[in-house]
Amino acid sequence: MPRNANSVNMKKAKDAYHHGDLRAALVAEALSLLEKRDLEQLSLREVARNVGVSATAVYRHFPSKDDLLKALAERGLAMLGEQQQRAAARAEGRTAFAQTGRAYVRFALAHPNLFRLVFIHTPARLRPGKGSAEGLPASLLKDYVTLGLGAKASDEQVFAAALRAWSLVHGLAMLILDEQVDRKAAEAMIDRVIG
Amino acid sequence: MPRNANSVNMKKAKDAYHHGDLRAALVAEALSLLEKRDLEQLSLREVARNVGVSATAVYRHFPSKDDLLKALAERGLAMLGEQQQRAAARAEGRTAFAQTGRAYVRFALAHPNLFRLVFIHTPARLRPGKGSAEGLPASLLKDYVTLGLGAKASDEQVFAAALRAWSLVHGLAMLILDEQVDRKAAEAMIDRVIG
DNA sequence: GCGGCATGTTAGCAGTGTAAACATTGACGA
DNA sequence: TCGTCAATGTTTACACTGCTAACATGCCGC
Repeated sequence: MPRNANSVNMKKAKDAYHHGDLRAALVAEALSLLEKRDLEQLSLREVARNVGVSATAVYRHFPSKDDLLKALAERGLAMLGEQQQRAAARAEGRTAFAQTGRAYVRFALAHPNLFRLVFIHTPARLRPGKGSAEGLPASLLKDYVTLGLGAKASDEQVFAAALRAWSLVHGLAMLILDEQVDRKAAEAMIDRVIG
Repeated sequence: MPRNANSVNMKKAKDAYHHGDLRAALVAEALSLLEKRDLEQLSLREVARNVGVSATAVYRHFPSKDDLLKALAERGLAMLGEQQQRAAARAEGRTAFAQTGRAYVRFALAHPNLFRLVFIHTPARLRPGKGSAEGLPASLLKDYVTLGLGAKASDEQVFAAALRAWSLVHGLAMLILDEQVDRKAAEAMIDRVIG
C-alpha cells in the first residue's frame, strides 16, 4: 500500500504546519546529503534543518536515526539492483552477467557513501539452497550463476560460484573506495579483474 | 627513536600525576575496546576514563581522535601482516600464498572492528610498478604474485593478478562481516573461494 | 461544526569531540 | 642543591549530537 494514500489534497505550501510528505522529503534530503558528506557526518538534525522542519519531527516517521538509515539503505539497494538490470539488458548477450558486475563497481564509485550504507544496514542476502536470495542484487547474482552452471549444478556449487563472483566485485569496489589501491590503475583494470 | 627514551625512572604508581606512558596505554585500551564495541561507539572519553585520565589528556599525545584511530589502524595493519607471515611460514610449500589469504580472512573474522578500521584510516597501498607496496600485507601480496608469475611478467600483469587476489579475499571477508552472506556456509567455503 | 489523532513544535538531557586556561612535576643547568 | 621550564596532566566551557517528554496545530470523519 502507498504510504500516503489519502494525502491527495494536503497542502503543499512550504509554510504549512503539516508538510505533506515529510517522510519522503527526509529520505530525499538524506540521500542528497550522502552524495556530499560521508555517513558519520550525516546528522539527523541537519537533514531536518535542510527540509525546514524541527529535529524531532523526524521521530514521527522513524523510530530512530538507525531506521532512517535503514530506509536509505533499502533505496540504495534497489537503485543498485536496477542499475545492474539495465546494464545486463543493454548487453543482451552472454556477457550480461559480467555487465552486472561492472555496474556494481560503477555504482560503488558513483555513490560511495550510499554504497557503504547499504552493506552496513541490511542483513543476510545470499545463502545456499533453493530459497531465493534477499534483495535484487543478490537475487540477480544467484540467477545468473545458476543459469551459467546449468541445471545439473548442486546448491553447493551455485553458492560457491556466486560467493566467489560477489567477493571479487565487492572487494574490488571496496579497495578502490578505501584508497587501498591506486585508483586510476585499478579502474583501468576493472574489466580484466572481472573478466 | 623510541618515544620514551628518557622515561626509565618515571614513576609507575597509578596515582601519579604523570602516567609514564600514556600514549601506549591509550592505544592498548582503545584496541581492547575495539574487541567489544564497534568503531562508531568508541569514544575518546571512554578510552580516557578507562585509563583513569581526563578526556583532554589524550590531546597531549594525539592531535585529534582521528589521529588516535590512525595509530590503531597502523597497529592493526602490522598485526594482520604478521599473522599472514606466520601462516605462510607454517605452510612452507607453494601453498604459502593461499595461506596468507586464509589468514587475511581469519584476521577479519577474529577482529572485525580493527579490521574495518585499518581500511578506513590508511591510504594507498598497492600500485603498479617497481616501487614496493605500502604496508606489510600489500607488500607480501605483491611479492608472492611476482614470485608466482615469474620474472618475465610485466608490471601490469603483476598488478592485475595482485588486485584480483586481494579483491577476492577482501570481498569475502567484508561480505561475511557485513552479514551479506550466510556466515556458516561462507566460512565453510573459504578454501574453495580462495583455492 | 467539532473532536480526535496524526503530525508538528519547544525545552531539556546526557553524551560527544575539542579549545583554552590553569596545575603539577620531573629533568637539567646554575 | 635548588629553581626554572617544558612536558604532561586537569578543569571548564562550547557547540554539536541523538533522543524523550510535554505541548501545539490543523486535517479528517462523524
